[in-house]
Amino acid sequence: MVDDSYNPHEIEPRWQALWADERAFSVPNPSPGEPEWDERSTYVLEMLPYPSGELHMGHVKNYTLGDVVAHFRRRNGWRVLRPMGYDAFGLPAENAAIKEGGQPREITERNIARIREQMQRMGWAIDWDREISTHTPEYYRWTQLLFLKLLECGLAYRKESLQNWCPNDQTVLANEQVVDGCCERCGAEVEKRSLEQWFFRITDYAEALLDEMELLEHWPERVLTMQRNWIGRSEGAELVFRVEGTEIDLPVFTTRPDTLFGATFFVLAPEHPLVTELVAGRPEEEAVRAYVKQAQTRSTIEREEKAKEGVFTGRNVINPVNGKRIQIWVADYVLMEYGTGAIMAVPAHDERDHAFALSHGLPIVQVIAPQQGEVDVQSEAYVSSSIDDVLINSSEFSRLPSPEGKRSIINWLSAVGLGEKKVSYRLRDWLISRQRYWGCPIPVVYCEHCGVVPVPEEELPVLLPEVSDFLPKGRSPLATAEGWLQAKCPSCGGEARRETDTLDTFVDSSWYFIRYCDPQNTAEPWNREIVDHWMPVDQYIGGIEHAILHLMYARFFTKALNDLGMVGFREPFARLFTQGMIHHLGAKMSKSKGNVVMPNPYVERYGADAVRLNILFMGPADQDAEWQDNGIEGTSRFLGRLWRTVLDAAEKPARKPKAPTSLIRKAHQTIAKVTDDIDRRFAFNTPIAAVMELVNEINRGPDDPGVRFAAETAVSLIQPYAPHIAEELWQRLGHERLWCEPWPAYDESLLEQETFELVVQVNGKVRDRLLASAEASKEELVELARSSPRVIALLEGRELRKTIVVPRKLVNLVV
RNA sequence: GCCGAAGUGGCGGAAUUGGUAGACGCGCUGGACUCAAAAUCCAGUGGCCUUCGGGUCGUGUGGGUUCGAUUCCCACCUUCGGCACCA
Repeated sequence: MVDDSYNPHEIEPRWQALWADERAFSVPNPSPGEPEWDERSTYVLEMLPYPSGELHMGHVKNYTLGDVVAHFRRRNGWRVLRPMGYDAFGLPAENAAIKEGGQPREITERNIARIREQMQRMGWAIDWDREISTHTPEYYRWTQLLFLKLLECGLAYRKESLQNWCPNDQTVLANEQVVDGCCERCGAEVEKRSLEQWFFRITDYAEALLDEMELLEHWPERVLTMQRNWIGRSEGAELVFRVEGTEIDLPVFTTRPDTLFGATFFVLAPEHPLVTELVAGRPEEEAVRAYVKQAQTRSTIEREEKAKEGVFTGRNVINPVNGKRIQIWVADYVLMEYGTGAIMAVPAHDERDHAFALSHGLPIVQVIAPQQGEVDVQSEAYVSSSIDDVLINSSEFSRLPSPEGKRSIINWLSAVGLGEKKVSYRLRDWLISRQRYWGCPIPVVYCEHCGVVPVPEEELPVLLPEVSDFLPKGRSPLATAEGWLQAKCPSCGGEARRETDTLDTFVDSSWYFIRYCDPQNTAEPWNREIVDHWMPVDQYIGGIEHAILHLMYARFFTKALNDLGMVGFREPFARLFTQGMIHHLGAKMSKSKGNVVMPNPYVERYGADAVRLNILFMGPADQDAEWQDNGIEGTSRFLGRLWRTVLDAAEKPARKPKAPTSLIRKAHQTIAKVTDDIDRRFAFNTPIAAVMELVNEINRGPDDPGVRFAAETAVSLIQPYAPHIAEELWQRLGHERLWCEPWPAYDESLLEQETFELVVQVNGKVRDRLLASAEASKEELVELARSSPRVIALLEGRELRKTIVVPRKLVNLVV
């Protein structure tokens, strides 16, 4: 007898080869005007991987989720765009080149080849004809072009400012890449350095990034909340304080203009440009300079941990509302990056100002009082801004409720030209320069005569030259590429130097989803008609760790491109699903902890279908989950059971019984459950359980005439999860090509069994369970319940007060 | 400190609209098959009590609403995530 047991190692490569041969999942773009444009089409996308060379379980979860959605939609009659590519620039390859030698490009391309092979071994239904990689000149040529477009409209600019510097990676970092004062990538404590760098003016889009969240109906609320927090919009006012005895005006931002009468001192950030001028030639000059110098050497973490320090400048400002003079201090609890780098300090109503006032003996004046009760602002700041609070000690504004006080004071100040309403954001412009090699060259040159000159579009791409030394030295390794460095100024033809910094890799991934729509276009980054057809992405799937960084940058890019007329939509991702992370040994998987789980050994042992099934069976996909080795034993065992059950059923006659059997009803219920879970609920673990139940049911009643239909249903429903075994079994059931087969439909009338277990409660407690007909009327159910001997015993001698009947479920008798 | 999510058997989890708590899977126990093992199949599996009929407790804790609460309301505890010297 031939061994016909389930052997994934035989069937999986066979089907994968067939899919590749037939380009089963390729979806070409129709030519404009073709009728196919009218067909239902959808774009399912997962975040593209960084090609580290080895697929890990996080990727498996991500792409299997996308696979289930894509298969499901295709079988429901949609043309599904489902591409794949590589976010191939970035530090790991460069660091590997430093450590082990070789070129980052070679290392990256070797890794891409490996990860591609592993992805294909997982059997994901991807349109491989659209594959892209961000490190290729064919791609980054257009990244450069987009940079030039943003430069042209003023959204890209250079400025000198205080920046986050990672001493380990020897490069600047965007604000978003600093976590708890440390480098998000390597964990080194971030320093502040003043440097001239390239930025994208994302702050211009702060309002749009908030307002247009309306277009993101299907985004998880927590992602939106994180982005809202990050953007940090606050409403308030900008007020102007005049430095006493000068013409110098110092604006401040405050969210509490109603506390203006309580401003008892004034504070400048150490980096504030006017500090030097204010103290020049004064007795305090030396002390202030010393303090500023000391503050600069402190890391963000140190600044936050220590007690509030500062120095008096010897200068005063005039409070615009009452003409009072108050002292100007310099203290590093005021940040240059936020607001105007200067504050009016109201110690009675701000904790930080309060702490500072206490340690430096500055006055504390209460100007806000709760409607009821007393507060002692000398011992503790009263920071509440309840709408019931009223202003006190505020001249003609006293007694006004707080919100009205805010309005009145702003109105008064704007009437005299000393203040106005203002909205401030926590969001900073996106720092995009990196002093590293393995990234997209920034296409500008520096000319002695003409300054910063963009490289003309027709000269793109500015190719990344090969260099031999990648060791970070605080400037880009590109500065050592002598021949490459020199260029002609496109404007005057004179000597020019190329920009040696490269772009943050988040720039590369801020538009890749558009390029997928038209990946081979060599004339332009994309054809707008094609892009507008596919975009926005209907379902985007990726890790929650990108809630702010990638997702906000991509949103910004899309809005900017829309304003430039290059795309016809405002948001890139209509729906977003964020998967939870896979943990192992109680912690996030990470190389440094050595707890990264790779799918490969499991694929070799159990096959890709078992791995795919297991990763989604572990629990709700949006939650974190712990990888456990014995789980896959279970799913693999299930596939073996499915295999035997279906092969047995394949022996049974193919004709369908006339009357619906219990197994046929069960099959219809399972179709309804799986369809609803995938489509509406976005639940991916419970459909697997439902199919398992169906298979168990088949094994319990192998003589039911509906067995073959039930088996076919099980195979068809499990196909998005385990496509190889499903194809194989489908074929053995006498069909072909399940992946093109329509998704099974269910018959509404078969969703209920003919009989059900009636739960009989007395006073809300379950006392009996009886078999009842699904058609029984309420009265019949009550009668049935009351006929139960156990119920009769309980009701004896008691008065029935109330009867509750839930059709097809229960009867509750209240006595 | 502020905002958000979550707490259910030995474990991962299910219960979708307030209606049988623990589906499905793992693990464990017993049995079948086998010379034996693996694989597979069958049965059992929340705690306590039990005269083996059943009783009783049970979804983080304490209250409340309801005939009935894992589900709704209030307070609290714990864990995780985000933000945090942002004026």
